Amino acid sequence: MSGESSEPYRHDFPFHDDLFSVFSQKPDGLQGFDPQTAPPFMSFGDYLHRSTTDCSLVVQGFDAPRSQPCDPVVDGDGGKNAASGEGDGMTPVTPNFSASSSSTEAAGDEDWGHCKVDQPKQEVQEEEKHAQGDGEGRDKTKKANKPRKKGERQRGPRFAFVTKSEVDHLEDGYRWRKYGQKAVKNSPYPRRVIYLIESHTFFSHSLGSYYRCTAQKCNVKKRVERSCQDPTTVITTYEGQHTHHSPASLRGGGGHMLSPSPTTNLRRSLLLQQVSRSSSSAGYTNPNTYHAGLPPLLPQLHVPDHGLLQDIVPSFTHGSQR
DNA sequence: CGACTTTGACCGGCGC
DNA sequence: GCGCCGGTCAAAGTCG
Repeated sequence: MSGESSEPYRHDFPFHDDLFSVFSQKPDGLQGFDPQTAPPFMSFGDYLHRSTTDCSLVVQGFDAPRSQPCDPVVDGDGGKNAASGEGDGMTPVTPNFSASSSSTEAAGDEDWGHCKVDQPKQEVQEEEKHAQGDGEGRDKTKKANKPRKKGERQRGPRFAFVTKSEVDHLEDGYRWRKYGQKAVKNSPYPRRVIYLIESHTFFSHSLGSYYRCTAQKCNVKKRVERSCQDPTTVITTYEGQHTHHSPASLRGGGGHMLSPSPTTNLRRSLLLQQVSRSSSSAGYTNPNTYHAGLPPLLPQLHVPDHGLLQDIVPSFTHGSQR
């Protein structure tokens, strides 16, 4: 309706190379990205969207064959050791990444993890709701769903990141509403999603939470699940692009966007832990460090005394409006 | 009272 | 064709 700015939303923070510094290697598709010359407001997702139209370069997901539970599907040896935190450390270079991508990258584009698209469905539903007055019967509403054509699935850009955190739902400046949680029962390893991040493989846990951005007309969703190998590892997957600005950024101005909360300190410590681990081990030899661990929205997190972060990553904040 | 979470049911795709 | 499973819906419950 009313021609709002239809241009894709961009996160209110500049893109820092430091975000990439936590990656052991920049994916090929991203190597051309220069934070110095990039547009001032370019988000991780936005960039990925532009450069790859999806985020398969960063994260790839596909279903694990039911018959092969947590079997390390990774070719070679790199990936599986990562999660177990054992092995000869992390290989800074990631041959598997490209190797495996050649076989599954398809995931990125049309069939990422065999997920289904409901965006069209929602639109259809809303239209029908308006047409029918308002849905009274729950079943009616559901049965009114028009079947989606095959191959019609289309998703927004997606990217996932891995964090070591005890908190499932990391604050990112947006407001989310949980609309579902799925726990697959009676099966130790159901159709588990396998994430290939860098050269590491993450198997999602069988319990996932589904969130949707609360803003109207914004279809961004995110899924939060824990790694089955390491319960302290949270895999967060974003899907779509926000069509609005972060409520946090609107009210904040400046670099500190979220008001401090009891959980902020916890988050901060977690972030610091990650940043320091990653950056301090120049060669990324710390097997406990899952790179790609910084959420793309990280700079929106509130850090009361970001000096700490600056100490560790000097350019972490100076890019944002200061 | 509004916003949000919980939770069981439902739908449709996919594998067998 | 059937059953499993991921994703979603929506009523009920909870919280501030």
